[in-house]
Amino acid sequence: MEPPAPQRRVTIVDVARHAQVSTTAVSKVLRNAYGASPEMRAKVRRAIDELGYRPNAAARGLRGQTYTIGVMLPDIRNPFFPEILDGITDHLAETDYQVFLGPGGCNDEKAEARVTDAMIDRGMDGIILIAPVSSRARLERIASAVPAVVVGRHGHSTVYDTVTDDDVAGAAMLVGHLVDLGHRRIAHIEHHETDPTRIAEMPNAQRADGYRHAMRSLGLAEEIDIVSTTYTQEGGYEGAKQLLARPRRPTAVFAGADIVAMGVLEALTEAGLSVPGDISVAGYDNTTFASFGPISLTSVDQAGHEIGGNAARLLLERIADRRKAPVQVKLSPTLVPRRTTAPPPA
Amino acid sequence: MEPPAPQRRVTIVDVARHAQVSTTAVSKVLRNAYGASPEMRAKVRRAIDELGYRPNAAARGLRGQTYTIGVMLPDIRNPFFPEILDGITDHLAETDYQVFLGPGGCNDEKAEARVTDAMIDRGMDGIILIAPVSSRARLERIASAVPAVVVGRHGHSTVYDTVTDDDVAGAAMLVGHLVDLGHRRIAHIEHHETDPTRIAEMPNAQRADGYRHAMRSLGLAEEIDIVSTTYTQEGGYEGAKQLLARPRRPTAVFAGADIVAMGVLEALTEAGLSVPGDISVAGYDNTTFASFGPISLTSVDQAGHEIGGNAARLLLERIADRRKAPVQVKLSPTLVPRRTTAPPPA
DNA sequence: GCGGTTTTGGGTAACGTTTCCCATCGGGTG
DNA sequence: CACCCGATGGGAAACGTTACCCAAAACCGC
Repeated sequence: MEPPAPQRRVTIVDVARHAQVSTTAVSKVLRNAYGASPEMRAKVRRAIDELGYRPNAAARGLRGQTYTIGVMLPDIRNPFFPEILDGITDHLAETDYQVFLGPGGCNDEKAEARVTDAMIDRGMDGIILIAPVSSRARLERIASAVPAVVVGRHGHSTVYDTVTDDDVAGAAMLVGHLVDLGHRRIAHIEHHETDPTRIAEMPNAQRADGYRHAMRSLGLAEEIDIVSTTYTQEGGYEGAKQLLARPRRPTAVFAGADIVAMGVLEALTEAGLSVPGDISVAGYDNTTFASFGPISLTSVDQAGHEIGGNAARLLLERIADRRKAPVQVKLSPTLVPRRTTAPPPA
Repeated sequence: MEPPAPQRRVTIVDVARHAQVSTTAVSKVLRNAYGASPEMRAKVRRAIDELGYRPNAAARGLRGQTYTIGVMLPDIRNPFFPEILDGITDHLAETDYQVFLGPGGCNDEKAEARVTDAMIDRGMDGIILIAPVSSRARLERIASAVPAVVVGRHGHSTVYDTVTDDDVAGAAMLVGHLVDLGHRRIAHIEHHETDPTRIAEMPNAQRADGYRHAMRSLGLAEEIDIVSTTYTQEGGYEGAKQLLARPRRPTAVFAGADIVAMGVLEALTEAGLSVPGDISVAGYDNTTFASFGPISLTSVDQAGHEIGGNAARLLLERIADRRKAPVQVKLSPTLVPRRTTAPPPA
């Protein structure tokens, strides 16, 4: 039994000694900084490899850079986030940055604050906030402490960039699709929202808005029928129950999110109604399960990968220049028609 | 326009000055260390609140502790991980530790190494590896650099603790359930595995093993029928195609994972077979979508929340004493019968 | 060859904590 | 009353890296 190897980690000093140069020189090579000859670079790199040196992120952080980017996502369960994340990591793959996810509690401002504070404490170089529920003021506070990009919140800011999908257009496409199929009585299930800022900024509100506008512009103002519940399976179930109790039942239901559509489908099955024979159903987000054979849900696809890629790009730009003018990127969704929508019963 | 506020962050020195004490004293209060009178604590805490001080994690990291725990999860898409994560965060909620997720690329050893190295570089106090695909040697290397707990890998180690679910028992329960319903020709779709270590350690291999054992012990050795594909929707689709081409078709298919079952269902629908009328289907993991009305998939539930809680507990214990004897926790799964399984056709 | 510029390399002081030590002060003990 | 002890507080040296300097050498055009 040898002593259990205290194993001091290799530091920049070890590398410098091994390569017979100064620590300054090693640091320059590490950061591709100016002032190191090709021979020096080669020599240092060899030493780094031989010793298996890896820079200590804490020490770097103390000096200003951690090469770490934080992504706050409020609910890992939301099957739409992975796409965004892939977009982010793909964009960052070639850089020295490492991505870490901070799990915000589901739609919980407190938890969100805890995570973002933790990211700032850890000196992360930049953070991406995905569909945050925090107040506008809070977002600005965060963004003034660290370069930030906000995904999925409509509404401008002077300190952070935003990337959103055009929810109004998406909702309109869906309504258009249903109308093309011959539907007129099209109902919508929305996520209930009271806070005025959020009504203006949150995607759910925008979808409801898009629904209203589309109905009106297609001459169906009379038929607008919105049920307010939540973006959950239960919310969909409840909403569908309410809609089924209407004297004139809708022939199509546009659920504000795929998960809501799942609840709707359950309620319809329970009521003995067939989809799409008796009633059409559509969701939003084109989540993984929407494509599963037994479900085959008509939905709207947000360009998740592109959203993530853009967010990462904007963040890098902002890290490079913290005072550049904020940018708003708005991407366009696409309709994905599947088997839950069909012409209404004759 | 005022100058855009350079806004130096409040440091321990500021707090010390404001409270008229030494930085040492502040540090002691922060860490609840010995050597500070109640009055001093009160005074310091007041100063901390008044100034809105938050300790710099990088500086702390340089001295040894970062109060950060890393969770490596190979594939955020896997809907089973959120449960584990909840278990972890719930257990850690009362502590000072903050959890960050490192996104390993899907089943990619390289990506896994990158993430774990990044965690070690950042001086994380401990890490939890969820269903890692890395080699045994690599896991031991990681664990010797930082306290670690491995989730979902059977097989002991002298340096890290493990938490697993009893996959053999779970598979056996499922086979038992199908046999009870009257099935005999029960096929299994497994995730193809060649590496010998993994065959012994990975859950997929254990499930296949459990299937074999259960079939044999129920006198159905003759009926053992395994198709090797992958744990993906396509894998399920392919596997089902192969099984349907058999001269004697199975009356039930036990897919090694829920996502595989989705592919199976799709292939069956295509073939015009009804579920469970013509053929029963079961999955494993009890993922969120398994409970959706139109799917209603019979599955096996791993106690995800408990798995996470145990992992967190073991990690804290190991952080407290790095050389404590390794512990292996094995939890028991439960069967969740739903509508995709029924007696075989007469 | 000579001033001046550019290139190359290194010395050293931060960065914000923690931790090891030592100093002081009451008060209890012999 | 001398001595010791525990409790309380602080000084100062790390931790590993980067960035601001400055020095020396090499190169340049005339």
